[in-house]
Amino acid sequence: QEAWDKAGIFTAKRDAEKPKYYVLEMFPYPSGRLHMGHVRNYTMGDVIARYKMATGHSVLHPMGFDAFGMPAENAAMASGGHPKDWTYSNIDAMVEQMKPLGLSLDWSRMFATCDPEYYGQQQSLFLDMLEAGLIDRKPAVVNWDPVDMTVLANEQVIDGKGWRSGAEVEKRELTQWFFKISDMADELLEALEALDDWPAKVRLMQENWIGRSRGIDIPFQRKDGGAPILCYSTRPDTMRGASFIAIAPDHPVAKALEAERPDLAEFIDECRKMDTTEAAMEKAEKKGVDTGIRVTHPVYPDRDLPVWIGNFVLMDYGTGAVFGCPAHDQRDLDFARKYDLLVQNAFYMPGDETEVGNEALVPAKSETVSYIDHFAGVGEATSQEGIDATIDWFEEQDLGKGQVQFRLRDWGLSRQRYWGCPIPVVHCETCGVVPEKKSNLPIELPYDNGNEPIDFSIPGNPLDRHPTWRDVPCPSCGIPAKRETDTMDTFVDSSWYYTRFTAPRAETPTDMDEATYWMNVDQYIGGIEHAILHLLYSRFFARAMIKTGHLPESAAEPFDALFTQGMVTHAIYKSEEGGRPIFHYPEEVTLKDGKAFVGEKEVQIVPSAKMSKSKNNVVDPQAIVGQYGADTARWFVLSDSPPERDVEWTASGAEAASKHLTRVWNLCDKIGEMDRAAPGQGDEALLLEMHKAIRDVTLGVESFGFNAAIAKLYAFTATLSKSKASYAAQRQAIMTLAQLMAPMTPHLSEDIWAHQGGEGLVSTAPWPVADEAMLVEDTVTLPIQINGKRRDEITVAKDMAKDEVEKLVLANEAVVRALDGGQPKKLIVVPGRIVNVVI
RNA sequence: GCCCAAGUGGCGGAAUGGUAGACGCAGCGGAUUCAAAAUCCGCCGCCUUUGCGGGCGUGCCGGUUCGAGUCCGGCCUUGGGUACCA
Repeated sequence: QEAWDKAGIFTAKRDAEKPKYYVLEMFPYPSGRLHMGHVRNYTMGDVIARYKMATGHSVLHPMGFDAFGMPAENAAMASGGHPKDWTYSNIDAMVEQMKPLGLSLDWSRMFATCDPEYYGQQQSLFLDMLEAGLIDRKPAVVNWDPVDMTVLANEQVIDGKGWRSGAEVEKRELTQWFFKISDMADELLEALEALDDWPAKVRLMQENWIGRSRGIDIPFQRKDGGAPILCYSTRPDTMRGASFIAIAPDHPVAKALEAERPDLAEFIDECRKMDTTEAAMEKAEKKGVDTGIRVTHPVYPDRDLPVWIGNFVLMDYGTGAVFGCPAHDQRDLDFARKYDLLVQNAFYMPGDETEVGNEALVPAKSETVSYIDHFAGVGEATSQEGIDATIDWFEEQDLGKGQVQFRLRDWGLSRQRYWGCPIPVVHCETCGVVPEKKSNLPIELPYDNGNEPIDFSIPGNPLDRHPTWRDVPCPSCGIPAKRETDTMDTFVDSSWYYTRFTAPRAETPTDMDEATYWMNVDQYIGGIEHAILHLLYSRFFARAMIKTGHLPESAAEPFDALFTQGMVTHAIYKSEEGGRPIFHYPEEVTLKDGKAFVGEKEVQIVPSAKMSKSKNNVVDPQAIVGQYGADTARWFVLSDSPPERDVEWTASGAEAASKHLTRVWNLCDKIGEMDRAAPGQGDEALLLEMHKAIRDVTLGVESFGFNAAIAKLYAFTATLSKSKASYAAQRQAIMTLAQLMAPMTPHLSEDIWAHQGGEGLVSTAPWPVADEAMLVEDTVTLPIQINGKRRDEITVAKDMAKDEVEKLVLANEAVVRALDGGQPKKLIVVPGRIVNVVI
């Protein structure tokens, strides 16, 4: 990974003999702003740091070190130091290596988010958000992992999820801190629409994740006189078919029964032990227990419905209680069949009054159905019309209240772990939960455990068992109190770092002037795996920071443009030792007949997966850099595949890239030696091709289509090498070629530029602009299709009249042969594009 | 399970609804050479045909269209997310 970061991103190693040096790989971006060279990212968080160059242009730089929790923790643990020391020593080393080259940078704008100073500002921000009512504290069931994940990272324990096996994960109900992101659900949803430079798929994923739905809260009266049970439903039009109520295992009604009903208590306990991930919940068998409670059907008062506890009902969503309509919901139907509950249709498809069997009738909401009993005043209507009519009718009858619900839940930020930003509050016996004083920030993590180093192999949170760290006076009344031992989710760190980068040494979380000057991020690049959580949390944080006065209103959407890149993958080589998996580096492995060996021992080949330090399936681009230089490595990697796609790493082809760059250099030499005065031929044709290349490459680079842009550069190089044009035209062509190649091969480009006597540097020269007037051609080649299949082509004047084109087409040999004396049924001429003869 | 993508030659991949396979890799043939390296030129989806040509072809099935890799409906497979991996 380090090699990738250095070699691919900002180290340039022209020659193995020379010392390494760092080059900021910038080029004048076609749209006028400076932009860093692209590189594919395979880790979770290359930091995008912004800094101000002497030019005043805004620059994005994918930094090479991990900013977020785990990797930084790992690195710090491995080096034995505190994250702060680890981070700054790396930066200092980079700066040192730049000095001999006369390069300097304002590195103060870069830092790792795990340093105490950053955490101090994050704590300050937390307190402001707490005061602004953006934070909540409420009970929640969490996965309590007795083994600190930092230990697991070093043990390399792997299962499907990567880190949890071997640990006995318990469910515990704890009082947890939450960001009230659900209060902003509507705003976060609506603002998506304006994010034009975000991929449509990411916007759609966020839209579905927020999950706005319009439904209704319906109180069901209990026969025993207890408080009514409120159910939320998005399908009240199916009320006629309601046959039971299902409540969540943590629903107050269920909890109230727990003491007196051991059978219920047992079931509830079982539910608590269930895996609570969404995937597991949905796939798990749907189970329930009858509470014995009965409620009255609000529309048909003579019908009683049983109240069940269901393991599939979530307390977090809606009211934690639903009514089940088996006829029109497959899950409810399976449940009803299992426990022998009533199945009754609420509607039929028009003209087909078949009762539901074992397959629920769930037509699209746009389909017309026929409601039984003219329910809620509708007969034949679409389901959507039925839903709307039912909500209105229920409200009129005072049977329920229309509600908009969101799927989005509040963001639980508490973690019972050591590494992370401590939550700056104190628990006092008299005052309760008290915010820490800002003057006491940062609350730093303890470096040691009294006189001993912190031992992560003991289960539980080291902060909890630390002998002294927790003991503090209450910030309010001063009596001895206890510090909060939960730390913040590392997603908090990554939700606002881009704003902190605008003023990393400010004594407040941000500096308004700087934030106003720098925000927003012009182009954000990251993996698609961040499509929902990280990007949604960041959008929430930007809004929260506006509310607390840390960002200007204009920064509500922090990332103007987003590009989601693919991952570099590689096969994993795995063997076992004493039941524990061992992962081998690709360079340790020899491949023979499709089998992998380490030494004499055969090892398992696990199909390609995202490169990851814990699985050792990382490759070292330094080999290519060492052998061919950084330009070749960059050219090869960029030409290989489009950046949004995952790619299996392979070095084959690097040699060809190197040969091509050599050809370009030789071509430059050859042109330099040309007779300046000799007349040439085909100057105009060469310049036309040059302008086409400018147009195509610019388009490619601007749209992240680097591989297609490079294909055009190959073609233009071939054209130039065959050209017999004059020196002046060829010189212009090779200099333009150098400029167009500069994003991929900055060093070769500068060499060519200098060799041809170009002024200044390629990197400071303005990006070439295609001459549109020149690109307009007089003739056009039209493919001739017969019944949609290409059979021939004709070249005609660009503005030739349609009927003249028709005449030419009908006289065409292939068309005459196909017609065989007959007449075409239809003749379609799309001017300037294509001709299709329908026979 | 649900949400979002992706699927095109031996391989990486090109194609605003308009000539499918650009460009590159690998492979094959040739030039040059005593020979090789290097370099250069040509061929290169499958089937059929001496050739001209013809048929098929973008994961599968169906549809819209003069025309579909591209749009629509239904599947299959792979990947990402699924809220405590970050």
